[in-house]
Amino acid sequence: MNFSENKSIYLQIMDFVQEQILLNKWLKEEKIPSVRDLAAELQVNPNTVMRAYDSLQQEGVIYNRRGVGNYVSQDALEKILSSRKKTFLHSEIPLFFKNMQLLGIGFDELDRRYKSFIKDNNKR
Amino acid sequence: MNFSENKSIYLQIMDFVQEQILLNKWLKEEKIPSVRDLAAELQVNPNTVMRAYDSLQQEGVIYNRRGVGNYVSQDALEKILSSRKKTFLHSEIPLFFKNMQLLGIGFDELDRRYKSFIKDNNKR
Amino acid sequence: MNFSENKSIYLQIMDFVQEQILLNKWLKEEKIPSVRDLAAELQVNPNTVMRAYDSLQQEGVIYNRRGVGNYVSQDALEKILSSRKKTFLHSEIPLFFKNMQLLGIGFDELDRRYKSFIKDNNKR
Amino acid sequence: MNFSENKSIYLQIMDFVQEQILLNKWLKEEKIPSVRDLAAELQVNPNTVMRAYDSLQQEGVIYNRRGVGNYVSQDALEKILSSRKKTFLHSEIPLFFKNMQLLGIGFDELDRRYKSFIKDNNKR
DNA sequence: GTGGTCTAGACCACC
DNA sequence: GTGGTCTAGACCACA
Repeated sequence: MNFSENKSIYLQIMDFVQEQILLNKWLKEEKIPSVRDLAAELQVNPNTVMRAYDSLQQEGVIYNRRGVGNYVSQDALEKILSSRKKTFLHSEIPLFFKNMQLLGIGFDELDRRYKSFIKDNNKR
Repeated sequence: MNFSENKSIYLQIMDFVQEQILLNKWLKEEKIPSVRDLAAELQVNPNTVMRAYDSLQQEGVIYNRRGVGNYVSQDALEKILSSRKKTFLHSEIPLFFKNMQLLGIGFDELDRRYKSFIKDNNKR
Repeated sequence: MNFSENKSIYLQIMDFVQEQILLNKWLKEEKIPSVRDLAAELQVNPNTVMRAYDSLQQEGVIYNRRGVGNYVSQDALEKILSSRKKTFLHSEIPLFFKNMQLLGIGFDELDRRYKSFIKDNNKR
Repeated sequence: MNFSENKSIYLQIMDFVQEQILLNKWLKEEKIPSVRDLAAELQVNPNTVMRAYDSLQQEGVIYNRRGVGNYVSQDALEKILSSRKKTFLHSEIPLFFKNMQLLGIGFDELDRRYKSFIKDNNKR
């Protein structure tokens, strides 16, 4: 995994975990990699993974069985989706539209780009 | 002005200045507020405004007449437009589409929201 | 049995065993459940029950007949009572009173709550 | 400050901060010691203080002015009181009464001890 | 084996 | 000066 430089690593690890869940790679009630394992895999200090897991626990996305490991919560998917949807609809979309206006990009162009985005996706 | 918590203040001030120019509120070769004035207006440490102005100077958006003040560059508008358009088209749009997919938001919904966004804008 | 999250499980199992004895559910010289049985009942790793039994043996509350099982000690009740009373009177009560003060809870309110606690208990 | 061994240091630091606020030693909207300063004073690693401040921020007891320092929230006192009161009334008191019963301690004895506790307090 | 805590020390962005 | 992040490495309690 390659980390972006603008965002702190532990936040990117949180995103990574959430994406595994969103993409159904890690299912609910399933054990997720141990702190040490994920740290080794991502070539990162265990503390950093720990911090990501910590925050995810507070959000209720994962939970801990003591001495055993971390598990995906029953309602992890809903929690992630609802919180992401909220910020997307109420913050990102309005900002996005505002930028379109500022930059003089019309909705027709967006339409064009969306179609080609979909086409590219299907090719893969 | 309300500052977002995620983004550093000086970057938000840069955005603010650029927007004034994009919206033709500050015209080329016009004097912009002094560091102190803007700091007072935004209730921010003057150093922070200073840093924003510094970065804008490096981008060639504004220039400084020593002992006189800061001015909007001749080609400020083009510079801002071209750089913003670049990141918008090549980074923000693809990420935006990816998020739409992850969150299960269709293009029709985007269409709806865009129309209502435009309507709201015209009311003001 | 529901385990609290703050306290380690083996300590809670120790409390559980001691309570059975205090409540005269498990009598002196009586055989107590095997490690495996209790582990199954509490849905816990046998090692964890083992550890609790170990500590209880060191406290002299239970003793082990090799190959046979664990038994409540002759003087288990007295031991538990005296040790618990000691920490209760000298640690818990002062802390409790200090918290009452900090939180602005008067002794009259405690009185009220005690009476309703007793009433609830008798109903059962 | 002497740290207890049973509880993790950062939790004890959180308690310490909350107590300063409860006792009106640190007032709302007032700056609290910097991470480094408190770490030096308590003879603890800055990271440990940081962790305590982090959690307090999430609880809304303190907030951060970027590059300036941490401040006591407007409603810090209410937040601390309400959360502590809640656990005290709903968890600690019932447990306390249960222990009284188990140990055969009557309410009259509690009364006696409370009176002497109050007297001791006034002497100081 | 698991997570949790702590230290020491470094570097960074920001105000 | 402030907080924030990260590493390396250690030790511990728990299952």
